[in-house]
Amino acid sequence: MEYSEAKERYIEAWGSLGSSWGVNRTMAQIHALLMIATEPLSTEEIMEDLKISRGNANMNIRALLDWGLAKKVLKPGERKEYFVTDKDPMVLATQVAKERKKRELDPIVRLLDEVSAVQGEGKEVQEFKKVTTNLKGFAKQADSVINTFIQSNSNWFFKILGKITR
Amino acid sequence: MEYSEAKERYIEAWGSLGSSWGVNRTMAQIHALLMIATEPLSTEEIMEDLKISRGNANMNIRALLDWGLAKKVLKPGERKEYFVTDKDPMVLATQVAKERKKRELDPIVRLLDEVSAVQGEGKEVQEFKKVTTNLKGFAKQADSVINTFIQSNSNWFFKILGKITR
DNA sequence: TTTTATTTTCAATAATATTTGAAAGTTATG
DNA sequence: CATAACTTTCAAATATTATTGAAAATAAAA
Repeated sequence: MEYSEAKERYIEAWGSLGSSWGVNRTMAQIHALLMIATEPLSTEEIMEDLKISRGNANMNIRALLDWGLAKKVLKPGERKEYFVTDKDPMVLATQVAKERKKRELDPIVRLLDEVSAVQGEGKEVQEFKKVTTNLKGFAKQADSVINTFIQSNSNWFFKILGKITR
Repeated sequence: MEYSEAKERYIEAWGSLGSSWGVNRTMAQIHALLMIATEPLSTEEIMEDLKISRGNANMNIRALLDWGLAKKVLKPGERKEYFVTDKDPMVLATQVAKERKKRELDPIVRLLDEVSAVQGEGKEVQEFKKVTTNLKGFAKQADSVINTFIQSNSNWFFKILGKITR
C-alpha cells in the first residue's frame, strides 16, 4: 500500500473510532495526524492536511489540549504555536480513561447515590432501589479499577493480565 | 426524593450516558426502563412511558435485541410481545464489551494490520509504521483483556482487583 | 378466506451537532 | 503607538442523526 493511501485510511478510521468514544470526529483526526507527525504541527499545517477551516481546527485543537491529549510547543524565535501528542498508546489510554471518568462515571455515581435514596414502599420503589443500588456498587468498583489504572504509571495491568490470559 | 422524580432523573441520565457509549439515547432509555421494571414490558407500555412514537420504540427495541441487551418474552395466551433485560450490571457490562469489541476493536485491528504494512523508506513512512505497529500491539493486548473478561462468567476480574487496589 | 391485532418499514420532518469564514481580539515587534 | 502576525469567537450554513406517523406487511383468530 502507498503511504498516502495508508495515511488517509488511518486518519479516516481514527476519526470514526473517536466518534464512538465520546471524542468528535475532527478532534480524533487531528490527534491521528499528530500521532504520525515527525515534528510539531501548526494550526495551518493541520488545516491544510485535513482540509478544514481555521475555526474548526482551532476549536478542536483547544479540545485536545483540554482533554490532555495534545500540548503546545513553541519553536524558538517563532510566534506561531505548534502542537504535539504523546505517542505512547498507554499514555493515550490513561488520559482518555481519566477524562471519561471525570465526565461520565463521576456524575452517574453521584446521580445513583441520590436516586437510590428514594422514599416509598411499593413494589416498584423497592425494585428501583435494588437496581440503582446494584448499579452504584458496580460503578464504584469500576471507578476504583480506573483509578488504579490511572495512578499506575507503569504496566502492572498488562503484566498481571499476561499471567492470567495465557 | 419522590419515586417519579427519581425515575425520571435516572432514565434521563442513563440516556445521556448511553449516547457517550455508542448506544443511542432512546435505546439507552428503553434499557433503563427495562432495568427497573417489575415485569416484562410491551412496546405500548414503553411508548407511553417514554412518550415516543411506535416506530421509534420498535426500532430501538430491535437494536437492544441485536446488542443482546434485551430479550423477548411471550405471555401465555397473549399475542403481544413483551421485553425484559438482565438486571445484573456485570452481565450488562459483558454484553456491551462484547458488542463494542466486535463493532470497533476488531475493525481497527484489521485496519492497523493493513496500513502498518505500508511500503516506503522516508522518515514519514518509518514513523507511520512505528506508530501504527505500536497501536496494533496495544489494540491486541486490549483485545485479549476483553476476551478474558467476556469468557469468564464469574467475577475473577473484580476478585483480582480487590487484592490489587486495597 | 376475511378480519383483526400486532409489528415493521420508510419517506418526510425535526432535532442536534459540526463546520465555515469573516470579524473581533490579542500580543509581539518595528 | 501602529502595524503585522497570529488566535479566538460565533452567527449562519451544512451535515448528520433521530423521530414521527401513516401505510404496508405479517400472522393469529374468526
